[in-house]
Amino acid sequence: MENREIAAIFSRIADVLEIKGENVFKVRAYRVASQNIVSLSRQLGDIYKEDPSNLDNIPGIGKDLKEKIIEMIKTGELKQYNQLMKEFSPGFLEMLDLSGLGPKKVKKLGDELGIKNIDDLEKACKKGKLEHIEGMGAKTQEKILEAIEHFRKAEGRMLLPEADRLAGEIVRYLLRSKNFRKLEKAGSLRRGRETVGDLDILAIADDAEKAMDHFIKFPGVESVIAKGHTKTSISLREGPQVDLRVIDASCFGAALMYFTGSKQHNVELRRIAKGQGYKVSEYGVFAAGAGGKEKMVAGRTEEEVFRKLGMQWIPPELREALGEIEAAMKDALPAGLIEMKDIQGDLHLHTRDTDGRASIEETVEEAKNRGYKYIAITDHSKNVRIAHGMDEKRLLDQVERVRKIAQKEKGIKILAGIEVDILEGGKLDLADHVLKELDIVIAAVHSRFKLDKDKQTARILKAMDNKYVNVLAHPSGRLITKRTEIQADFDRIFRKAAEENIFLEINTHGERTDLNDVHCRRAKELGAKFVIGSDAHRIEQLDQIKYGIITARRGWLERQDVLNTCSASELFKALKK
DNA sequence: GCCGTTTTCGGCCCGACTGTTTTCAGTCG
Repeated sequence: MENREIAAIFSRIADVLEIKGENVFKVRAYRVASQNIVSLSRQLGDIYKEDPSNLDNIPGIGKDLKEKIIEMIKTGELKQYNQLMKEFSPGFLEMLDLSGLGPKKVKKLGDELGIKNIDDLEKACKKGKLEHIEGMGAKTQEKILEAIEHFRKAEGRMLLPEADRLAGEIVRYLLRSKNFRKLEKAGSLRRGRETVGDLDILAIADDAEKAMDHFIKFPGVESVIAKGHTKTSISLREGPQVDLRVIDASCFGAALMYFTGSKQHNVELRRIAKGQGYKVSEYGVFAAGAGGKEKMVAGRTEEEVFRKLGMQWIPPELREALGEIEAAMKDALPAGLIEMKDIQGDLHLHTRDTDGRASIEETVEEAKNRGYKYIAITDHSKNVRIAHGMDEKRLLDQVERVRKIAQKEKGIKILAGIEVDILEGGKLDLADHVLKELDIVIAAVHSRFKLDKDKQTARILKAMDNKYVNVLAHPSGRLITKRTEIQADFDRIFRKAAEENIFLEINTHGERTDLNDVHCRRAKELGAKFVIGSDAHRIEQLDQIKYGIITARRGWLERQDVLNTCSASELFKALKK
């Protein structure tokens, strides 16, 4: 059994125990174990095979959970889990994913109204049945309906990092067969959309049939939907459908374009090609030849196809039919679209001084390993109590420690900073005389997400008036599947950012991706500049910054639009206000 | 169910907000 499956089972058990009213710390133990397993760099099965006692070194795994892991490795299932799933169906547990619904309410809805899944719940809300239940009312009903609507938008789609990881696993698995000569991930994953439905993988293979045989044996396959020579579809226990297409090398580029999409981009491209006398399909670009016979004129590579159509190669992240085709025809695509190698440092990092895991020293070490020229330590301020946020005194103490470490470090600059809370009225959570001592001040909203548009806008604009603020972090406040963005006049905020020399953050932590691609493009139009921050709470999360690059590219941002592509000396200049 | 300069039992993050109540349970971060 793969780590992700074991982690998913522990997570489900946590859900069920919570509904059953089990000890909250026991529930937490399952969740922590699940998370830690997901972030392991090695498979549990391999660790076990090497030496079972090494499982003891995994944080959050004790005697009991270790036994359960071993049971899953040996038998491929867990009796306790099978037992629990007789009582609670996946559809019932899915209700926990609705914002505002927790274990207590879900249990009550099941017990009192016989609700079994989200569809039942929606019907009950519409009939007003929840109003008669103690502890619920008309407002609750309304909120639940909203939550269902929001949930449905994201339903059935994975978050990009999850899809990226899963596709990577599949590709690595496929490469174990010597049959494949080339493998490419296509679809919305290749375009870097923030959520991904199905996975599309394109291949060149010596023996298509053997390639497909290997594919359907991927660990984690639930069922084989279709299996042929050119296309095979499987569905995974984790949910998504995966299509593998074996393509002839002569038209690989055309196929890659077709299966990368977007659909609308393809439609537009084909329309333009037709006007030029060509026909474009996944099998190539065709021109009418002698005797009415079609002649293939391009298809081996994407570059070849685009060139034939008289345009620049369009980076996949831009292929959304949002003006990229016209630009490519005029040779006017962004020339310096940002790339991972442009990133010189990370300016949003947490340590164990608040809610991070790593020490300052460990964070510095990781940054050096990544070749960064600078980083900023930016923990939480006191208003974020859950994160053990710092008051003025603790912050100054941290600054002192950061300065000491910075003195010893050659080759990397370490900035002392803060992620300071924007309070409800727009004031900052820490006094100016302390902010003045810092190299970088990141301001962010962490509460009162539901203020009305005028109040929310005024709140943020007021915070941006503070002359020490350098960065507005996760400006829209949204979480992809869990929370809609705040109501605010973003154009005014973006303009203000441009005026006041405040950098807008593309935060890549967890479900944020905030700003998103659309906001980025708009903010750039309005003259704003950006910074990409991982908001890492543990050192592995520094890697998440790569998804911010993708978002920035989707927002048409170039190297010079993003602060943390510049040298250390330019950085200090840019932060001086 | 995990963990241990608080060490094998007893603590484990805990205050704000919301909608429901009439003093609080549930949810969130």
